[in-house]
Amino acid sequence: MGVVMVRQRPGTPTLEEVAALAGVGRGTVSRVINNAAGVKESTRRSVQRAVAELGYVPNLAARSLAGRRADAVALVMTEPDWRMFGEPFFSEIVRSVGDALTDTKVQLLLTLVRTDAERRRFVEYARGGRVDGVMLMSVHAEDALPDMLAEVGLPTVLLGRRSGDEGVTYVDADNAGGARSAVTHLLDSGRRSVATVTGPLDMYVAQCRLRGYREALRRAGVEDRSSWIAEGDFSEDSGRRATAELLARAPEIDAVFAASDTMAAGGLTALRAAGRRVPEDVAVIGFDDFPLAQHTDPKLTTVRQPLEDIGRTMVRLLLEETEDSAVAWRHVILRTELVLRGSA
Amino acid sequence: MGVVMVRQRPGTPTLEEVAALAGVGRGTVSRVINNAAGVKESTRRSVQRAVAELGYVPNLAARSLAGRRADAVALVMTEPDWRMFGEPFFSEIVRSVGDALTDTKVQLLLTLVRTDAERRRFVEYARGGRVDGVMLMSVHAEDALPDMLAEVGLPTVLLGRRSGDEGVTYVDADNAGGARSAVTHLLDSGRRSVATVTGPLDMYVAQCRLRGYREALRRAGVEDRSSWIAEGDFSEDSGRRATAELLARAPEIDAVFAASDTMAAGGLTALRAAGRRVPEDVAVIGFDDFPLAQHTDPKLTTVRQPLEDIGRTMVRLLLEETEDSAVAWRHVILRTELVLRGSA
DNA sequence: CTGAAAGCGCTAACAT
DNA sequence: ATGTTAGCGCTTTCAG
Repeated sequence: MGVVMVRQRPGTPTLEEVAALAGVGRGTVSRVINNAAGVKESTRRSVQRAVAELGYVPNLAARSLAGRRADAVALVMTEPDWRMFGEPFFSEIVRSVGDALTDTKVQLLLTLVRTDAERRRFVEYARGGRVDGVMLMSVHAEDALPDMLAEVGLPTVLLGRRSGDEGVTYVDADNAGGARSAVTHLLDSGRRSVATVTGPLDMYVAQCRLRGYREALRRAGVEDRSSWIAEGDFSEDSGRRATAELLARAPEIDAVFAASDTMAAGGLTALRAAGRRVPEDVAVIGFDDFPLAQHTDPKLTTVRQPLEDIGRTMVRLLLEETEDSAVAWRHVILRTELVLRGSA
Repeated sequence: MGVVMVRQRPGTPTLEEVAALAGVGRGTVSRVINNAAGVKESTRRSVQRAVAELGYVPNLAARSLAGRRADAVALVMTEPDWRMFGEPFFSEIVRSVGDALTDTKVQLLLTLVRTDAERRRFVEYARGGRVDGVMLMSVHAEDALPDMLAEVGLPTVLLGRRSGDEGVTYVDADNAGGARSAVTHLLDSGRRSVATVTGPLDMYVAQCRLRGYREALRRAGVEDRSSWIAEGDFSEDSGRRATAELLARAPEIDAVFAASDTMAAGGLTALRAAGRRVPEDVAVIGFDDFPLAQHTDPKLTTVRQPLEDIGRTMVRLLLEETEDSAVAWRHVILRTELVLRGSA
């Protein structure tokens, strides 16, 4: 016998059959199902009746082929470490992107790109015209995927930048500004020895937050000491370790700015373990990467990222690029907000 | 000017151009890019050279239309509460499904279906032939989506059942058997008064686990008491409350079987708060729904669900149905495993 | 306002 | 082994 491959199974009615039943031409049916103007109301109605009677559903492959859009966009997560997938940061972005698309006819497709094979497959998929645009989350600095997509003319929007001169359209939080406001707040409240736990410094986001920290110190005329800087990797554990390290080599510190809330949580642990009272002896502020994380200290003062806005903005930019091929790229930086909760 | 909609942008080379450059017919190019047999090695090579030179990428819409498969499957999450998205249960399923598909040319598309509008849109998308099959997670009992898809002949696989006579193909864990083995273990270790915290009893999975509990009691000749049964909603908090309730109305209990690990964690809290020692005074076993949850007590004895297998099996069934339209549906129940960790 | 006709780019069946 | 041909189902001019 052999492998019989019936995809769109036989019975599926076509536009032509609808036209026949309604006694009109195919063009008219097409206009009706696409809500195009210029169809007599009575005709429209009879076509709609035929559509309902036959249970007609347009074949999307044919529609795409005939030159229209795919009516779908991809939100891709390029993260070899699948555990990140569960992080509140990502589920929040996914939710807000979904919300921004909920009242459109654009289908959101989440995809995971972990290996090189998956990367190739996705590029084929996207270049093959099955999506109108691509949003990328958690892109690593060396990742060429965004360029591959953008170069072939596919609307592409990044969440965050890979470097200071990012070429592809992106939406990012004001990381430097956020860090600056956090550190300025610490200095304004009388703290003089403000240390920082940075993120991994090969990531641009971590560099920005460190720069903001330095700028705030400089503006306040406080001398920048290397003993006040310790590098973490955004994990809670690294925050604990880095803070302990700071405490050991710079016992004078009376405030800590951590480049993520999870590291700040770890920092709190380390400070308390060392007998420091928070915020009396040491004030702490974290940059809010995982705003809903259960494990974050609820009293922690943080710099809040507007995740909802980020998702919405990514969608807006993407749809705009989809409809206006003139724009090469755009860069959007969104404001952050300091949320005081008692640890600083 | 107006809205210029250039999807697959002008320059994109077609199969025909490749054929021309390679000096062969279109059919031959098609065979080469599809790795079909029966092409002279030298011809194949020259075609491949032309493909590379032009940067040719097949138009997937055209390919789908021409009668082949879409080479994509959807994994849909029908969950109005987007927070579930971050649960380890789901990220684990997503990961294992992704793994099972990683070496195929089938693109995995994750989609969220929360509102009715999104449901309609997805049905259009799937019926429109843009996926070869659909896997559904977290389907609620009243959800008609699986039927809508299966009825139009789209291969459909459910994770879990909606009821005892589920019609659509599904993969489920042996919930009754798992509960039975947990309770039997408690009874075997000498406990006589085994209570249970159930899940919401309008969910089939919760009914199955309760049934397993009852069967184990009956087989051991232990009388089934209604005061030993309290209903929760799978959340940690509900587990705490339900356990406190059990303690109040049946102080004699010396073991608790909770229908989820999170509820078991809540139960442990309640037991300890009431001064009961675990496992000396009371033994506890939970059904392992969120196997990686940080908040679950690491010492908790659980009934483990083979999540990895579940994902792999869903993919296998789906691909088989894709290739063999003869099968109407299949039901697969996977074994669970009791993992002793000290609380029972 | 509506019908007819020309593809969109590809696969598969049929020739050769 | 390879070229040729006939669609897949739809959108979109172009005539009426």
